[in-house]
Amino acid sequence: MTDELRIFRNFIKKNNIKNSRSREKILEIFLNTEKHISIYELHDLVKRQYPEIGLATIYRAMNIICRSDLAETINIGDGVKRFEHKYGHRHHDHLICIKCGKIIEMHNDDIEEIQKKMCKKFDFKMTDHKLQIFGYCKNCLD
Amino acid sequence: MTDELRIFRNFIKKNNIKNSRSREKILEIFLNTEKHISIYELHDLVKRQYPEIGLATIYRAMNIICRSDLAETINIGDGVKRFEHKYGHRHHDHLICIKCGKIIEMHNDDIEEIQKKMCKKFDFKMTDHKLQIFGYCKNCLD
DNA sequence: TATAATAATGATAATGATTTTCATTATTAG
DNA sequence: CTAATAATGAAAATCATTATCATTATTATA
Repeated sequence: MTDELRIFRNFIKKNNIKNSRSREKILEIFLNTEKHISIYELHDLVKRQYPEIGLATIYRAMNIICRSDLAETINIGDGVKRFEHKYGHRHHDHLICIKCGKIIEMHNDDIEEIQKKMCKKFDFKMTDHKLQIFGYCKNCLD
Repeated sequence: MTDELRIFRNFIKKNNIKNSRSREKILEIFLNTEKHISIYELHDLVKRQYPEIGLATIYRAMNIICRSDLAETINIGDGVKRFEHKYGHRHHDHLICIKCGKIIEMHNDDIEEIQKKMCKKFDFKMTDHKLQIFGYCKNCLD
């Protein structure tokens, strides 16, 4: 069993949620993707193997998967939530190409440090943060 | 006439948009608010003085006001766009209290510098960036 | 100033993402 | 095995936003 599945089942047990075959399938298929995937795209993938699974079930499953800390959402401003893996991925920021939609992940410790300092300055207790840089990626710069 | 109104009328003229009394009223009322205001809240404010103005007109006006660079949108992840003044306000980041919804603005030159460096590293041409820190503000800590 | 062209408006319908409802099915504790 | 209850799919509901459309306002220019 993968770490992720263990974590997921643990979360399920702790929260009095019932097991469900399809939910684990959704998790499995989600974990096998590597991009920032939308509910709609994930539903398409899942339907290939399990045509009977409805959209609402994908929504419900992804909410639980997020709550279990295996995924988190990213919103690039086009009105569609996307999901990315969280387990085993340290925090990172996003460079988002406004032409082709490509999302580049990057991390910088200095930024993280400064953020902590700023929070201290404002007596603010940070739980999460998102840095998004919009612009044009290498390929889209003509 | 205020700078903002001058900028706005200039934009209107340059873009072959017709003048409109109500649009300027919406701008005026928006400029008199100081918080991060939603369309719905702004509509409520505007209706007090001009009960006949419809929601769609607020949407249309705020789109133009954004295009004229007098306002910009901020999305704190609750599905509602909010607007803040842009003219005379330098770029800033947001600390967002997930309990009371308070939004604190902050600016740090070092973060800006590092962002530029990171973009260079990825051959990315930045047009815009948003840093949001979520957590608990002073008042909401216990 | 009158007029023709066209943009703005309000009301309302449409849209698109997400959530809820509800009747049915699956899971699980005992 | 069974009662309790959570999960499911389909479809309706919701909520923010956008588009449509008939009417009104603005503006360039005759």
